[in-house]
Amino acid sequence: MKTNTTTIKEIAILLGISTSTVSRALRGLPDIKHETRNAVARVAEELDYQPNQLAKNLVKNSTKTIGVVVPGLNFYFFSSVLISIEEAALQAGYSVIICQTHESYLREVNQIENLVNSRVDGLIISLARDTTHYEHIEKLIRKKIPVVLFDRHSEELNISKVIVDNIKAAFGATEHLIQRGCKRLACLAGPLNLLISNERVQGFKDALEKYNLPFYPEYVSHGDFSKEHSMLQAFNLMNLPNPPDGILTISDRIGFATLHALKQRGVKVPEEIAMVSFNNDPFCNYFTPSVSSINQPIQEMGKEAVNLLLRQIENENPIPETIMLKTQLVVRESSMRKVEEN
Amino acid sequence: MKTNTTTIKEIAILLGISTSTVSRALRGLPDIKHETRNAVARVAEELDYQPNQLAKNLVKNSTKTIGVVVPGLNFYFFSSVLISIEEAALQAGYSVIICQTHESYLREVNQIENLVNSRVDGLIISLARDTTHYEHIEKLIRKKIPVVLFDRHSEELNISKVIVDNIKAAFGATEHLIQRGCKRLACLAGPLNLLISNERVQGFKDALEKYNLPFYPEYVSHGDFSKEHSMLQAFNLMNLPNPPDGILTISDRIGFATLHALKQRGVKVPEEIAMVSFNNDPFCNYFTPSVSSINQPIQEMGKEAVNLLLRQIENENPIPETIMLKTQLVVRESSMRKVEEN
DNA sequence: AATTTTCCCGCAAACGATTGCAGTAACTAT
DNA sequence: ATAGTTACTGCAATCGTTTGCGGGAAAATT
Repeated sequence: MKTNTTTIKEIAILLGISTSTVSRALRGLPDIKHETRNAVARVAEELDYQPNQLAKNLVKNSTKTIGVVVPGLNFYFFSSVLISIEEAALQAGYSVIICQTHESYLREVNQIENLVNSRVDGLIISLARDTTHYEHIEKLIRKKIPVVLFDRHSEELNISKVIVDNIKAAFGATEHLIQRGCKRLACLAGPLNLLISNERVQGFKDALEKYNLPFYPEYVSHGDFSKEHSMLQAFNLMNLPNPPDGILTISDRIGFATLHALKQRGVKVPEEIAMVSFNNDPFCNYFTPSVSSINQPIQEMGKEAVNLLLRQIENENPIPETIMLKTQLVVRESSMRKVEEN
Repeated sequence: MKTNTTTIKEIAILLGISTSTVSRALRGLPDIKHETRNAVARVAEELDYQPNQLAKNLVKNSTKTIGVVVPGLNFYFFSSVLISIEEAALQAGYSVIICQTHESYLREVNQIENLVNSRVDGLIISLARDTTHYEHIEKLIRKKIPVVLFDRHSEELNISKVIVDNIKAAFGATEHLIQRGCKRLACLAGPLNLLISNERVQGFKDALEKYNLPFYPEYVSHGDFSKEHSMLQAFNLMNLPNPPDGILTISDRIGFATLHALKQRGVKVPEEIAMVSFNNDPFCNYFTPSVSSINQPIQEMGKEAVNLLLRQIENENPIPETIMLKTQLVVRESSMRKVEEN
């Protein structure tokens, strides 16, 4: 199907001038007589001229576009960060291309390659669940393509990233559960190879240690974030001879499924089992009991990621920076046990 | 920042052959000696050659890319349709660029213009809430740029679209409420200028009429889908001298907020007020009571939208087609009143 | 009046690929 | 040996822009 688009050349011919003049006139460059400038503008308007971005990008060798690669869009956390990334990019005159990996390593590699071939000026990436080696990212570094990681990162990569202190956040949440009187604490985590999951588990352990509470390996289990698997994890906990009285879930998706499982079993939350989760999805408010959750500074994450990237795009040899943002525990009903007087 | 990318030319010079030969060799075209083909492949591998998509697209005048424009990503419905659109596009050898309008008309116009300038091969669009005139879409038609609308469409536009029978769906849901014994039915709708919202209200009215139930204008109110506004709508209903005993909400976002409001007031659902909603968000299962909702064939919508678009891209003068898909009421607790024996 | 400056504008190369056509060498057929 | 194929490869135009440089005409300066 042929789409009839008008080019700079047609305008030039129509006016009997050269393409360079038209180009300059349209972009408001100096050295163009007012009359010709107006004439060009008029004809361009008439023919509804729209510049061919492809050609423009080709000669400029820059697309004013940043590629964003995320595991998926249908999660509150990522879709929200995306909004703030887009916002910040737009303000800097960049547009964004959004790609999903669906947690697959292969797709991640493909999507990144596509973006690079399409000559995006830089990439903002949150790694897929299945990504365990990072050659494709290191290639970007070698090619000096600006990259920023957010949330799902890797310690192996010496690269700019914007993250939160997951250990500290999980520590705080666990501490809160302990202070609300929980003695037998469990943690429902994500995939074993996911750094942020492990960091959160680490924070969980640290808190137990600090408060001299025992750590039972069977109280920590790993899943894939899916509802089915998460509920299974929760049921397994309840089936233990001595079930926990407090649970930290490292993502709201796991948290919501867990709460659902607890309700199905008729477990009283927070009286019998208290719960804290991660991400502070707006749905936390909708549940009964409402769900205590750790808030990530989503707005800032997006903004900082864009800032870091732009600095790389503009500088010649930027050094990798890590920006660590603060989280905040939002206490709601799911963890508000009445503490007994001692 | 200069990114050192290798071009076809460098390979050519290195091997002492012409760029055309290199190009042909890399793409596996015939008429190339095995030795040279291998040599080219080897050097390309060595230098990690990646074709410049911009240049390619420029000469092909096709990007093998489709632009998708949606109101926002942070809603279940859109993010899910996106997944199936991407899936279908990928299978046909197309990649997708995702853009959000944030419900703003201006952004919609901008995003579409950008996509067109970037020479996407076609567009799949779901209109923004604030879009009330369609000159920007008609311009696409005039320029013969393939477009498909889904979900949020307009009757003014003679153009391919994939939608559901909203009137029928709302009719069915209302009928269900009536059959569960509801006598005073309310409907919480979206913005007044949103066609799908009005269609659903129409279906609601039709059902009332069929069953000879009175229609009170104060039982229908319009909002903007936000939690705050939706809860306000719900509270207003309950404050009426004679509150409804059944509510149809035309979106889960409104539905969830409504349920939340009802709970806050201590209203028993479904006993005192029954409720049916739209979209069948997975969260419907998480609520207590779980939320009855109308399921839209999300997978199919994405697939059909891509199909329609591809047909336009490939055909010369395709006639606009409207594909209307079937919905399905998923009955859960929020509408399952016990019907009294009569 | 001659020279310099200013103002406009066009030529042509470049960006990195693709492609129709022509051309050369080797090979086959007569 | 000559003509006709066949198998490769290169030239140059093209896609739609941008941009450095140079040049001509008008205006300003001396």
